[in-house]
Amino acid sequence: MIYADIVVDISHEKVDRSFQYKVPEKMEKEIHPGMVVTIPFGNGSRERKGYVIGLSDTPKYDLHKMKEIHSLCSDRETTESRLIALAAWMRERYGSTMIQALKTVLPVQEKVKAKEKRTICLAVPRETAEKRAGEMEKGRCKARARLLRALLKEEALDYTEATGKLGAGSGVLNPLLEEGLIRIGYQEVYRIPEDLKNIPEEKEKTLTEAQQEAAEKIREEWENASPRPVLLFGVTGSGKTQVYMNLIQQVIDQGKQVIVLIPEIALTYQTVRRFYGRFGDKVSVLNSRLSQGERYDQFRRASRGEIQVIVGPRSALFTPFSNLGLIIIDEEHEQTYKSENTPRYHARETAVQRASMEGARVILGSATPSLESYSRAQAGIYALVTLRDRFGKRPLPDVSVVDLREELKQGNRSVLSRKLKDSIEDRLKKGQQAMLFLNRRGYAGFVSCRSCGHVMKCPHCDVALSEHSNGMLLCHYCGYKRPRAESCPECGSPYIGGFKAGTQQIEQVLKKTFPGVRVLRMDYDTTRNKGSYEKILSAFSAHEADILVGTQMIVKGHDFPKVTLVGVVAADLSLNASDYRSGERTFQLLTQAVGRSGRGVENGEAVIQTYHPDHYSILAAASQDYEAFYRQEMAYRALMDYPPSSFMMSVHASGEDEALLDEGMEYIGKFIRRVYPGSDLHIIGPAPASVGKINDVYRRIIYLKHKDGRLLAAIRDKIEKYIEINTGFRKMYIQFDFE
DNA sequence: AGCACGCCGACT
DNA sequence: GTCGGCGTGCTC
Repeated sequence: MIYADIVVDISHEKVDRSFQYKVPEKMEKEIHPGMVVTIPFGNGSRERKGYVIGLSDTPKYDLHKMKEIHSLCSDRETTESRLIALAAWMRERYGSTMIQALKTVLPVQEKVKAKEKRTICLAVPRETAEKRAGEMEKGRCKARARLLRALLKEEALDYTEATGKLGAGSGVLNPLLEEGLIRIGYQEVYRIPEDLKNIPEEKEKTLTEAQQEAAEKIREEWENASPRPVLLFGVTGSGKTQVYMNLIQQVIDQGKQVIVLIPEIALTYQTVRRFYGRFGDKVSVLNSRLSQGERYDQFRRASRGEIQVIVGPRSALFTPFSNLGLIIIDEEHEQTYKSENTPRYHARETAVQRASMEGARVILGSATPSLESYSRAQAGIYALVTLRDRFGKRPLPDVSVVDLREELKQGNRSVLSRKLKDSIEDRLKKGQQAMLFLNRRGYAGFVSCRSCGHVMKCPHCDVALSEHSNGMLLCHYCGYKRPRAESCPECGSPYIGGFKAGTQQIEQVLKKTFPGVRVLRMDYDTTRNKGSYEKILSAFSAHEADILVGTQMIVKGHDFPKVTLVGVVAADLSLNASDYRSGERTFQLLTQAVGRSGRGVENGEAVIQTYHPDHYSILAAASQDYEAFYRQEMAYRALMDYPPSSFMMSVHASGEDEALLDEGMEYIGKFIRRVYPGSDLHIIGPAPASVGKINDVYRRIIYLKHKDGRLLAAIRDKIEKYIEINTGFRKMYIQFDFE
């Protein structure tokens, strides 16, 4: 007789532990840790799902009370028990229930439904259909006849298209089906684009001397008994990917597998193509458009050993490879590596953990490393490998910083400074391309009164409403809508309007300033449709436009050799965001943006417009000096006890009763002081969260800062117990997050 | 989470 | 007397 330790699929602290069940004899051979099972649970022995986290042959509970497993849900795939250990670590580190951690780590296969497309086709010879259509046209069955005619022309019609365009509802289809004139076919649709199959094989490129040297240094680190994670610090355009490819090849040659994490936004066709081209069917690429089932399919292929390399976003970290050799995190500084769902894990940190548990290596790559990683490299916890030169020793672009306050003083109220305008004009004359980068989406930002400064806000969410081109003011959180104000509700002044800094508005200014200029715009609105992202980039690449205007997404990936000018319209937009990372983010964005310029034969130029020309983030980005930025930013973090200088944990609380919420947070604040009176613990708040109210749910936040992360985790555990005991906290939702 | 047990108020 | 409120406690 064997017994299984099972975590029940209920996300609640009270049942957040394992329960032991008897394993029926017929399941003994099949059962495996990581499997999903159904079990009777609770007083009524209701059927529930659960995860097997371990097996043993000794009962630790009264055998008479122990129940039996009902059934096994997953197939006999062996999902690694090591991943369960990783989930246990995540639960501890990020504070979640075991079941939530398990669910992020072990994707359950849902009923894998191959994506199907319904089609309508003729079920009878053409002549018969022709004849019946003619008869129907004479009668009252116009719609049926129309459908038949369409079928005679097209052979097979898409179901949704037919019901939509031809108005062929069930009233039309059913009689035809009954008569046996048509039939409905099912066609499987594959998500992987056809053209991926015919990608020409990319031959192994020889590395440049610098790349070779970097790869060699990484190999040296790997020679050590316990290799450290490697931070590969390579300036934009230094060819980090080539180094990755080289090392991936080495690892798979040793019969091990590789996980490559890439920010979702950089998972473009070009990236995918590069990996397919190099590693062929050994590689699988995940993206977030893949459904649960499709992702599961890829994971299953991985655990079967059908693929050796997986490329994907954050969640690809949990690919169940049996002999993991290497995890690469490209653009490791990206915010997208931090999960927004519980457990709020950071992929970088979790990757290092998984690697150490499974004896794999880690490479973190970036042109603008996160302060966390760089400080670790400085401390010798990570090995630092640097790629200093751009590929082919291309010089970095000339950068000028334009003071927008000065522009205003000179009477220039346009979004284009004179310098930027002149530079664009020059590129147009020379037949070169330019990119204008704006850290904002939509037509315009907030609406404010020029006389009294009143900002139009959402009555439910406490955020500024944004003006859309149809004249409506919209809340991006709850969707609240109202018509634009004709006059200020506060002071009655008619001078109320949008802060014009949207991509659309810049596009219009460009067209007005440079008649005949060809502008492409890329932002959230223009890339919503599938494939439009690639379409815009390839159009620009083919020089079908002179200027590309866009948000963050234009600064990632893609080489445009003809781009010799990059303009940052308003660097302040990211600089003034209200969190301690805004300086770092601004530096990263500007560095990436500037690095887009001059990647071809011609030397590049960049123009940064700002109201804060003296800010170190902007100056350091302008001179492409990471070290200078790092020193200043670290000094600031140390002064303010922000990470990575200290650890920071936030306590988020939300609830509908504002007074109760405030009272509860007040109590939590006092409770923290009571359990840890030391003055080395900084408590900030309670205060309203950056968005104080969403959908009439109020949000409050307390920040805790301390040099020791374990102390914060201990405080978290104590708070969890405290709120569990005190019934007054039942009407609010409390979450913890490590910054 | 869900369900049973249990101890107090307005109903046939 | 009883039906039903939800406070408390347990789940292999």
